Amino acid sequence: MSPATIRSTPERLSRPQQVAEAIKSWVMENGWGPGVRLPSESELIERFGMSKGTIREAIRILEAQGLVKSRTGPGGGVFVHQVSEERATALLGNYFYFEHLTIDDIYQIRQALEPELAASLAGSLSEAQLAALEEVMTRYCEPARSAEEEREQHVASLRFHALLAEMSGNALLRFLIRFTANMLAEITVSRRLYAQPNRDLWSSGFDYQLRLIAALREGDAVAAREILSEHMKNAHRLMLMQETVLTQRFLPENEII
Amino acid sequence: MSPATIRSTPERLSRPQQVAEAIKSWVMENGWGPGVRLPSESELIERFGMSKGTIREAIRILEAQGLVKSRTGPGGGVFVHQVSEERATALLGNYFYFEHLTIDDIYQIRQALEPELAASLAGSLSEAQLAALEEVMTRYCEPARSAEEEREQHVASLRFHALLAEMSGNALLRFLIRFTANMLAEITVSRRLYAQPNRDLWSSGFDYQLRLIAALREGDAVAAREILSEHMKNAHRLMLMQETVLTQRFLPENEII
DNA sequence: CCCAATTTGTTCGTATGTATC
DNA sequence: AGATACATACGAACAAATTGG
Repeated sequence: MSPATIRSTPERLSRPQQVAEAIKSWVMENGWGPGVRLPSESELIERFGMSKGTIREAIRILEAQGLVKSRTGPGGGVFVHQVSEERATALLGNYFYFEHLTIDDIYQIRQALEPELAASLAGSLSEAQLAALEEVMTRYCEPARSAEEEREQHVASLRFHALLAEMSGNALLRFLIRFTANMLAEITVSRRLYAQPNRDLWSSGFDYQLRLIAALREGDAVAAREILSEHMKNAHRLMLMQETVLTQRFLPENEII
Repeated sequence: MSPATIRSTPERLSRPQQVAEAIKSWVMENGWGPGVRLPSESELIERFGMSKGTIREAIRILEAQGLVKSRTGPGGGVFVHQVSEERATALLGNYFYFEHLTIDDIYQIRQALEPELAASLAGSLSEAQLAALEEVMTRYCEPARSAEEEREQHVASLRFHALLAEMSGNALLRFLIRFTANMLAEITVSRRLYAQPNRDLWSSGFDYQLRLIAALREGDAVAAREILSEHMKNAHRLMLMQETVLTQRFLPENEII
């Protein structure tokens, strides 16, 4: 029984798409995982009774989705492949290329998720993990002396958040936190917001993260949530200020996307 | 050639992949949006100096990502296409096919996002929008008399959440709420949790949503957040109960994914 | 209703590249 | 180095779909 395979718009599929779907559901039904080798091109040609070109296009479709990978040579072929986080991020990023997210949009999500992450980790981190977080923090324990140093501290600060996300057992939460950080970075780069690094932003981050680690170590979920919530609010506010400053300086009339 | 030029993972791209990337960045640089027609196959063959098959595979790659759509006939061709939400959902779903989310994982996200959505909408909805929400609620204002009715009420209840998400101006929030609901539905279907519809779950939903609409109308963001937070906790709890019951009944020894 | 033009969709035969033994 | 097995690429032809006369 196909439970929810409804197509509102009949959308006749091309043959390569049909083949791709067939292979996909075939792999799922058999429960095949990464590394399993699919039949060779010539075998698929026989099995589906279609030409080489059609089969090859079908495999390209699966490859574009990150579901398979093909290798040439003896012992080569098409293999089931675990969709990488990079691929998933890129594919989802395509969707938002057309949706035009604002800084407010992204921070609304980060504001909800990051404190939740901190609260869920409180008391459940090993001393090794806490030490790893502290290690990253040493990269920006003292005020930056140059623009170069400031930039390095910024990167390290982002690594802190990425590392924290990595410690969550929730793959969805991990992905979303990294995705939102990624989208934010993309926007700041495209708008050149990084051109005006804000010393207050990264230096205040140090203080927040110091208190966060303490709360995590003590297992104080409420405090951890509150600290990260404040941190997000502050970062959001500072980023909007940068945006305003930049807009006033360079874009007095026109709007840039 | 010195053998020292080792490629750790330079990931040599196949020609169709190169062409796909070239077309993609070409479209972005020119700022072309949905509806713009790309050069025809034959033109692309000339331009890139490659065979028809290679060019077609490149277009399939873009099509699989939802970035273009092709039509046959005069006036046909390959057109830039806005990635649909359905496509984005499916592509991201592929990623989590390998990551094995639990009900807890998904509810951790819903628990964070749904209350945030409610709070952000409080006081900003038009009377027409509020009326639309109330209209959906009339579908399950009285207790279900049959399993069929109960199922319909369940669907209507999900529509309520989808409609609420649709009213957010934040495209990322909209997408995430619908995505998480979708993943949850997929899991419940694959585990047949729907086989045991829980009357308490959907009837209690009615009360929550009634109070939610009142809070939204009054512009009480704090109350709206709290109501949806409680609703999520309750739904999460009930769903875990169903899972436990089902596991005890049908899966005494083995684990099902 | 059919016909013609246009564009993508599909097939087949052949040749080339690449990794393994 | 050579043989083998596999994907990759090319070119010419034909089929199908859509539009307009």
